[in-house]
Amino acid sequence: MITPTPRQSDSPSAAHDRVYRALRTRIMHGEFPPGQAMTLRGIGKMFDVSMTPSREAVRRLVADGGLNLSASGRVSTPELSNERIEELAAIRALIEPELASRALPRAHMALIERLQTINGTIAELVAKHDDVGYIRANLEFHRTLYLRAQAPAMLALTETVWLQLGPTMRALYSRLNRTEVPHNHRLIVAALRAGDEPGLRLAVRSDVTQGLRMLAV
Amino acid sequence: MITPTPRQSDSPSAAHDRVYRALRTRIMHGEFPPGQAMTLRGIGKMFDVSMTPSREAVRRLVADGGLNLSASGRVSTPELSNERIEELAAIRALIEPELASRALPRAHMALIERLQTINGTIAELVAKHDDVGYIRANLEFHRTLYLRAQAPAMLALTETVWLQLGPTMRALYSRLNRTEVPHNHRLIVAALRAGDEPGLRLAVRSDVTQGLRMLAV
DNA sequence: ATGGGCGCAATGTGATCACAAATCGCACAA
DNA sequence: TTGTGCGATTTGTGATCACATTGCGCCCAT
Repeated sequence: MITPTPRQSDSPSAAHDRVYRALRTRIMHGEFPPGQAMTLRGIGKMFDVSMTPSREAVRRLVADGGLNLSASGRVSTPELSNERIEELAAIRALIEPELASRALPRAHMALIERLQTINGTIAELVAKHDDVGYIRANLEFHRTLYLRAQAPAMLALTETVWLQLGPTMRALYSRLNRTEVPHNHRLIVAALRAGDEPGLRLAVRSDVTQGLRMLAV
Repeated sequence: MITPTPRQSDSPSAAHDRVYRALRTRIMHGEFPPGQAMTLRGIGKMFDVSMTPSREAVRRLVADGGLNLSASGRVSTPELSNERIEELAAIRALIEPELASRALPRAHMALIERLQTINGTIAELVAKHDDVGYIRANLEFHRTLYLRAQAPAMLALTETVWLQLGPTMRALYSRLNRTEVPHNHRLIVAALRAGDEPGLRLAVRSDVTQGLRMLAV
């Protein structure tokens, strides 16, 4: 702001990168509704940086679909058409079973217990009607499993799909009154225990597809 | 450079966007070897813009994997490990058959003839040992087919995989002496003619996998 | 009260500058 | 000849500024 050269340049974390990661996480977790408008100066003020780093963060987020850029350069979270939502769901249904399948041979007891703990957290958040928390915990469940697949490119790609769906998921889940942990999460854990690869693929695919299917209404 | 406000702001094409698209195309088509270093000022000079637009273009390209950013902020084309190459090939093998399958019911004679024309072009480029041209025509073959799938998100995702593989493909194909059009391209066209969906999936998967398989050497 | 038009505020874009870190080269010593 | 340290140049980062355009609000006329 007034300080001419305050922060050390880049070693710990460049400003633009800090803005990027923070914004990305918040979008992915559904903290913004679809179509939410933002301004470069506003983002800059939000993180106490100038326009330059916030512009760079926005560029990256636009590149992976987390933000939309209007023809005049205005920034906003995406408003997805039904076709686009179904397509993104199809991508998830294609990749995530593959990730789960690759994780299966490496899924030891400690991992399964961690997944069950997350399911417990989800149950609490459902009871509290904490939608943002629910989305975050739900994604954490999937990410925890997929990390075992040792497939970073596939995981990164999946996360950009989650990012694109973030605002829509928030809008979707907020008009949905969940009462319990998704049944498919329990099926996933059970299939992991049993080493049942086809069952695991099916459960993951169902879990991914079910939430987005009610958009067709 | 010296001009204070020369170009009209953004309507036709913002400078950063022009730089982004040009650079992205060149990387995807394999015009740079893996590990090729670049500088923001150099990119700016290359397109006759200042550092600001080239920085933004680089940010976007880093976001979708077309460029790597070292810890000190240095920019270079990615040098992929064998594991990463195999993973990207697996992603292609997962998504591209799906795209082809979705394109199949919409593939009329005009499309098939366009694909055959591209195959003819590929034959010429193979004869001329034009690697960059070969990669470009090869990707054009796939993109022409996939455009019919009416699945823009899937296609965009596939293109980012191509982008990541660009420099590696160039390095790979240049130490490979092709003598003819890939057999699988002809199989793809034949399966389209016959309306043979399983055969199409198999041909696409084989075509995608074969080129990258010899990396395991 | 409503609709249209004008003007100003807000916003994105790109150039430039100052600065810090990193990298490279060269000289000197072992 | 080879390894090491120092200094200059290169390079990325972030702030700021000028400017064009967009869009919003307000005012006036009907």
